[in-house]
Amino acid sequence: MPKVGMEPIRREALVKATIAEIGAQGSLDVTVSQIARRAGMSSALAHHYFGGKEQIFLAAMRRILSDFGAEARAGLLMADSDSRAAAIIRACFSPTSFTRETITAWMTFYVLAQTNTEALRLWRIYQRRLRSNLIHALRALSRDPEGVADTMVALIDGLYIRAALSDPETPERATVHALDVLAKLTVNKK
Amino acid sequence: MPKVGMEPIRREALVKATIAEIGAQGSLDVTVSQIARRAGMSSALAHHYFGGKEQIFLAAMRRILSDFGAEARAGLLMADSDSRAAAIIRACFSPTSFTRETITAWMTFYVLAQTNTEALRLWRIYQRRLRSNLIHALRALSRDPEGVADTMVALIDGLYIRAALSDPETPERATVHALDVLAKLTVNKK
DNA sequence: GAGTTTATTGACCCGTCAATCAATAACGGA
DNA sequence: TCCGTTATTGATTGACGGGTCAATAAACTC
Repeated sequence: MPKVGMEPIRREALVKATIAEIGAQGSLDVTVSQIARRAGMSSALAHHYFGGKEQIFLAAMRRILSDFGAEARAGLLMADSDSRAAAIIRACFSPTSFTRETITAWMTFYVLAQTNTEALRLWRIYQRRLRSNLIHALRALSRDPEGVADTMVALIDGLYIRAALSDPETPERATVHALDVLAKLTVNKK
Repeated sequence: MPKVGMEPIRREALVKATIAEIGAQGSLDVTVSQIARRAGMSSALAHHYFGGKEQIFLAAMRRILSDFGAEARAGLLMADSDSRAAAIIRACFSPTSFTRETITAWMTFYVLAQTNTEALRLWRIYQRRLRSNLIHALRALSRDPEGVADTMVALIDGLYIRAALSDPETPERATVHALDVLAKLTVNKK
């Protein structure tokens, strides 16, 4: 079996399996064995390529963050200067970023970031970038871009939590409305 | 040593110790032994009174929720009809509810609620009550009380997360500003 | 004071899981 | 074809933590 050049394939499979398993199980109590099994390999191999459980998690987190970054950049490309903020927000709730799996993974990462300094670092970088992008996009629209941006990022986090815990039947109402508010926030203060 | 009537004292001590330990350690990876040690007893005794780890957690969660409920009710007592919404929000961020420990505990409970149905039930009850209180308080102030209330509860959750993860040096700015926004949301639509 | 109930603990069992290791097997070059 | 590298796993280890239990002792009852 052993073909050469497996490393990137295995790493990719493990990262995907991690996110999927977290989503399927709904907690960060996923074992390396579960992840490895879902990725079609033994747990020993997972350790071989990543070194340890935390590093598998961090790789998955980086993946989620970079996926989101790509999504946001793509959205910004086709947005005129007045709709840049809306484009960023739309990226946060796009079908690719706003998945059950991704949301659950975010939750676990919030928790991980409370103890793991590397996870915390990543989260802060992401937050800073999101914030500064929003501020930039809001300069022309708002008198207080910083303040509005701060509120927006907080509201986005809150909507993610709601999505994770509200039952799937009625997830839309609050989110949709809040997005409405977000949109109005961009113009609100002229 | 064994005096009679220890049960309520022990339970109380364990609930307090649970919240404190979660706060101190910053995750839900607290062992029953740690909690028990902090509460000044053996882990066997903790099991004796609560039956299991999850039930200790749930008891702590109920405590946090009921403390908040008391705080909110107290605030509502001395509020005229126009400041009821503001009073509720103030309760969410009052020094007694908005503690490092409490915030961390909230985070762990969010996660617990993804797997434990009882925890989820409690969270939903709390959310429903908070929401309906806000709607009631907003009827006179807003044209769309439901929508505004939904946004508020989401924003509150988001601010809790930020507080848990932002470094303690600069926690205020975003929170303070968002509270400002919350206040304005109450009047915004007249 | 005998017997029951409550309080309390140290020691122990058992399951789980991250991490390691030795062993096997294919591939690539020399 | 031999050797080093890469791939891969089953078995094992070692730690940890939840939960149980038997044993001790004080307090309460009659």
